[in-house]
Amino acid sequence: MTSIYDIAKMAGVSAATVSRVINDERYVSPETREKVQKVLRKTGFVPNANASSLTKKRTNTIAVVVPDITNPFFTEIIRGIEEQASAQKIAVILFNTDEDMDKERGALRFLMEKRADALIIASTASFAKHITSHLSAEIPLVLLDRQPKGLKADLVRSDDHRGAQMLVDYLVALGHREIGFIKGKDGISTARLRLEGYLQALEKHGLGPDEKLIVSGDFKQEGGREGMLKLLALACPPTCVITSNNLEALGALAAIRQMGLSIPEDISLVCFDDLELASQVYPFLTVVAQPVRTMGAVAAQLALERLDGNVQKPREVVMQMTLLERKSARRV
Amino acid sequence: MTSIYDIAKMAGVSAATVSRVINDERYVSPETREKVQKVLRKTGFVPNANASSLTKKRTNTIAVVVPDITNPFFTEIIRGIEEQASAQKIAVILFNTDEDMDKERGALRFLMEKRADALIIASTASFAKHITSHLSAEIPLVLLDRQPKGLKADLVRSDDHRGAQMLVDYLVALGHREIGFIKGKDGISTARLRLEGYLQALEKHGLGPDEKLIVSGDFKQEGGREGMLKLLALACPPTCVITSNNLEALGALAAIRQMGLSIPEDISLVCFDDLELASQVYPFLTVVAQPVRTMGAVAAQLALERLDGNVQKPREVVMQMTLLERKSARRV
DNA sequence: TTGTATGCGTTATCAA
DNA sequence: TTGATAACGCATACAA
Repeated sequence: MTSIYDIAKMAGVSAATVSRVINDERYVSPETREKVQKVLRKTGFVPNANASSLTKKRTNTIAVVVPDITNPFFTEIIRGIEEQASAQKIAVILFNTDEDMDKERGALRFLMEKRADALIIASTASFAKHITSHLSAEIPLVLLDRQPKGLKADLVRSDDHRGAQMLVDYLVALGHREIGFIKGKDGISTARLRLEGYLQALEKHGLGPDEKLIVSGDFKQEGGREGMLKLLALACPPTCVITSNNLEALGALAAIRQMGLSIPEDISLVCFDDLELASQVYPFLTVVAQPVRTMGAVAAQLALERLDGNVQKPREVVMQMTLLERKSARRV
Repeated sequence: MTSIYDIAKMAGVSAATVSRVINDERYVSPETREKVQKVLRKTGFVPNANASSLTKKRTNTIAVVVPDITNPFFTEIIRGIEEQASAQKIAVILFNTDEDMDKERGALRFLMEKRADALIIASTASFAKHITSHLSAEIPLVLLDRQPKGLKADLVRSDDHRGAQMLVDYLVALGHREIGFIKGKDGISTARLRLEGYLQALEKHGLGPDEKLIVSGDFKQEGGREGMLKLLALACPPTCVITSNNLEALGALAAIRQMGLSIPEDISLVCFDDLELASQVYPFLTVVAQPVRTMGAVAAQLALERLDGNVQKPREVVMQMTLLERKSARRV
């Protein structure tokens, strides 16, 4: 592989000078600069970023760890991150965890070895022990959507509490009194906040919570399907159901169809997080949506700001959710 | 930062030995190995992969360049790649090009600097000059979905030609005679093959092509919208339309609604590539789908095989498309 | 303004 | 089986 030493030789200067030209530093005479650049162009030389990261202590790399890149919620966020990052010549390394702790640990280990400059993570964990222990304290960390316990770090999330209230308000206004709820993954902050918001909103409307109407889920389709089947099997099923995220709603949808029922005639269904493209094809599912692309961009910026030195205390950015009314809930 | 030298000192051995332990090499006595590993564990030492890549000449990194990670077609492919890669301790660096040549060039340059071990790319270019010139010839290259001219490399794609025929056969069987076509991005192999397949199929059915029924597109929503508006403005609009990819179909859908028409009552619409989740919510759009997740996995494997030495000549993997019949086309 | 020398954290080579 | 020592490709302090 050709190195700056080879270039130096060809240009009749020292390697240091070549380095200076490449990095656009001052203190290089216009003549030598031109001389070096000519060789650079002619040879099509590409400096080795890994080598330079060794001395610079920066890899210009930011790691993104999410449960599932296939979920449009995360896809859009990643897009937002990538846009910001690549505009600043920073690469994005991607990791899927599949909501699996071991995979998450593996990802953390890996990105540490690669010395990523920053980490943006939607963690699958309830507690942050594994994060704090795997991650060196210096590396900028931005929590996305979810906040594991025991960790002070930047956080970009939406107002889940308020989102839940919007959903319940909406359903109550339509006349629903028995509102089922499929919970999110156990131990995840987002899941808890959404449940709490739901419970509070019920209380506000003078509707005592009915334990039987609250079933567990895992933020995945399968969990949503099982949860919905459980609700439908009730002696007195709810007239509508809220799922804790978009994927669960898809599973619930499948369950409902499986039972030969239809939405919203037989049962209403709403959820957290939009389906993006899916909602364009057929504006069907009523949801409270988060400004996903923006969230990604914000997360990237928070990370990059820390990179550029300005050390600050943990910041929390809370976005507003929007109710997108479509056709999956009816008046009763 | 602590290095293997520090570990060596603490363990009372040389750095070389520490390196051997870390890399699980032979020729380390069980006792010293245990001694070193104890220190490794106690300190939570994480080796610097960039430094090691310097000598090993491998970064354990594979770059993926796609037009838009937000398109479920690519999302699923990336998922397939990531699964394969991370199983082999290989990281995925992600780049969006937005169908923009400059961004693609930037991505190529960047991944070269990072010395990615391999590249999987769905190129936005008609010609591969910029790829061959930016990329060193040694780095394993897998073309995804699209094949720019002037480049011999591994290729993973689907049988676009055949897919087009399936679509036309299907529509003709429904009684359609005026079949509109919104083309893909100019100069992209996939776009060309799909158009050719369409034309041939028409001929097979004794339907001469009507120039007015073929409009241009760009593989993006906006292009699909404009194309469809053009078709709808015709004195004698087609009874059905094929778009060259899923995004264009979404745009076409918007155009149709904008004109106050509905599918499939007023006009039928089918396309290449599935919408994944969208099709789960509401199985609406009839498409010919590619086995996306698998394609990603295959692409990753082709790349990794080359990495592991077994040099071979360019391979081409052609997948079969599947017609997924849904509700966006009606009998006439 | 330029060059020399050294270090960044590993691995590979060669002796011991 | 282990340890010096020299790369790997680049950046930087220091000297010139």
